[in-house]
Amino acid sequence: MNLDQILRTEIQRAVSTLFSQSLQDFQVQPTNQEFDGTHTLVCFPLTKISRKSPEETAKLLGEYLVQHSGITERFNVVKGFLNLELKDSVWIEVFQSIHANANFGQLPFHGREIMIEYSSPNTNKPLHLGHLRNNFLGFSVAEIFKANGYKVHRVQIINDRGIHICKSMAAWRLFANGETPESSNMKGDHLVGKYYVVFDKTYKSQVNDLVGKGMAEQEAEKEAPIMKLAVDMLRKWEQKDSDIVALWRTMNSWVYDGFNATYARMGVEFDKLYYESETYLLGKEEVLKGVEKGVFFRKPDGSIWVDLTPDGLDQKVLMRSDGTSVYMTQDIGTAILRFTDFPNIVGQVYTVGNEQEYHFKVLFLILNKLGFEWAKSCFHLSYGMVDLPTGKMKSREGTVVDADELMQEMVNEAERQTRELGKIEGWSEDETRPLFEMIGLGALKFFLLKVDPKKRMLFDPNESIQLQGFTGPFIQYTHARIRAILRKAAQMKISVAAKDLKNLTTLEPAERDALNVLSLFESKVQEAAREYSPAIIANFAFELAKEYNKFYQNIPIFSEDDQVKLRFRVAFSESVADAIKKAMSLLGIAVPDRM
RNA sequence: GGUCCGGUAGCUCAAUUGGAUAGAGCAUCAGAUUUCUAAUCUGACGGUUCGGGGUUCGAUUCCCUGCCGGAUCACCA
Repeated sequence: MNLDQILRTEIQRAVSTLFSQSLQDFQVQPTNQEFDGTHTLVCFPLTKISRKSPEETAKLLGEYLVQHSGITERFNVVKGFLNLELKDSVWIEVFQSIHANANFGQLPFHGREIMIEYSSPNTNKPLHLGHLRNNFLGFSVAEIFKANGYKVHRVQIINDRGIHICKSMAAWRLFANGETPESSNMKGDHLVGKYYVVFDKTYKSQVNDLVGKGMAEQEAEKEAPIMKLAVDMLRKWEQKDSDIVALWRTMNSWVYDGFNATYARMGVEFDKLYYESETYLLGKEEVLKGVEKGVFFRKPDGSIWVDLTPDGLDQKVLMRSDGTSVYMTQDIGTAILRFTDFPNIVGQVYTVGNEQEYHFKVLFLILNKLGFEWAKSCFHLSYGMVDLPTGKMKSREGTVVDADELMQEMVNEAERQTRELGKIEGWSEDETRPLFEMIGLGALKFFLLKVDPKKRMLFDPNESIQLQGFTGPFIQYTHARIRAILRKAAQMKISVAAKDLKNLTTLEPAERDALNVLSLFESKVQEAAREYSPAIIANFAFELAKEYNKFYQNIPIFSEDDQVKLRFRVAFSESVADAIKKAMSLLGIAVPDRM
């Protein structure tokens, strides 16, 4: 049953009876903690219809609802706010429908498909903190769309070619003496990343030398031998030089091995991979077609441009005068390729940092101009940078928070704190390892997802390993405690069927409060998809855990004499545990049965 | 300089898209464990919502203006 819907219908009926006018848009909001009730009707906008003061309007509606609606127990009016207390019987009915619904929180499949892109790293260095936010966000949004009844295609485009990987290749050739991941016992992505840093250091010192010898800085940057080597490698790669291509393949394969290990630990997956080396030439045809259609224009030097000044933007180059393509050209081609690969998708979500907002604005505009209907449903899931207390991360200088290291630290911290609490005595290694992973990764994911994606956020290592308060482990702990109750109930042979709940007539305030939060789950799942925001789910999960903990603290379960109440509380705990588990899985976070 | 984000408690973040006396967590202080897991719960302290105007029953939210921080405006990706 949909409580909101029923309540809205009742309110509309009350308004049309009392004021003989129909009411379309009106606001029902949660009641503030300090007042009695759970639902509040804001009556100020209704005064036009009622032709009475807000207070009087609220009072009349309240009286009507109590007498006629059958769902309202009491009401109170504060200024123009009508606070409604619903009957316990209504809450019990709400709970019954939740408890009976194994798919609570999962909306039915409606046939629409959507593509969600995330991660999309360069292959010259390991993943870092920014990638963690990106991956967790993208993966979570994909889960949220699934829960909203979509079929989701998770993809990434791997930026496997270009000057960046050639830099690592150049430095490796010069300095590595044939070092491999096996020979150095180093993860492949870290090994390649190491030579990217070596490149940068070498490059800088070579530029300095040249400048010291009197060369202009700009010229020195072009003339530095190691840079010339990298550029030469890129040129040869484009000519399919077999030696360079072989090196490129080898080094990329090291990186993929490393990435796969990182993704596995992160718990993210992809349904299809795109490689830039296979797509970077796409889009040229579309651009040429666009010229014919008159959407784009050619400048005298042969370069092709789009004029976006009518849209308040600038002119943008789409093909260089030498006929080669740019980033935008590739993205046009790739977008079209994806809609060809997956003809049923209704849109694409690009999980990419907010520094590319302009790029995507332009991309979507261009696709629109080219006449692609689906361009309207493309969305840039833009997220803010993750800052460190010490300042910015610089990957070229190697001053990044490495994803692998950070995950390991989180797991270590989880282990340290768990051992300190002494709750795992007698556990085997096979049991403790997964638990530490769950807690460590849960803390990290929750920390990165609880903040509104579009906001820039601060990553304070000391605070992030907190396991108390508004954290993943707090919620995991709540789940584990509930599972303990359910284990005990099973031992006592208490299993709850729907008919056991029929005789329940009243609820404790703490039960009502927690149930009220629980009942919001599905609307939060919808809201999270509408806003592309896992933060909404994170906040919901926290609220639910908090309300349950209050209930847990105040209301005994097994010492309750009334068997009807006892059974309800067990069933209720079961539903809360289930919702917590589902909500957390929407964030990509696993919850333990004991901790 | 143009454009786009952001500025809320000491710190990190919320605020149902215009609603009530702006809420949580952390930190600080004071309490709760013969009881289903204290990674918990209860309470206290903490605010000129960056400043100034405007719109209205009502503004953290919308408009104007100024200040601060960031991103972006490449024939880079």
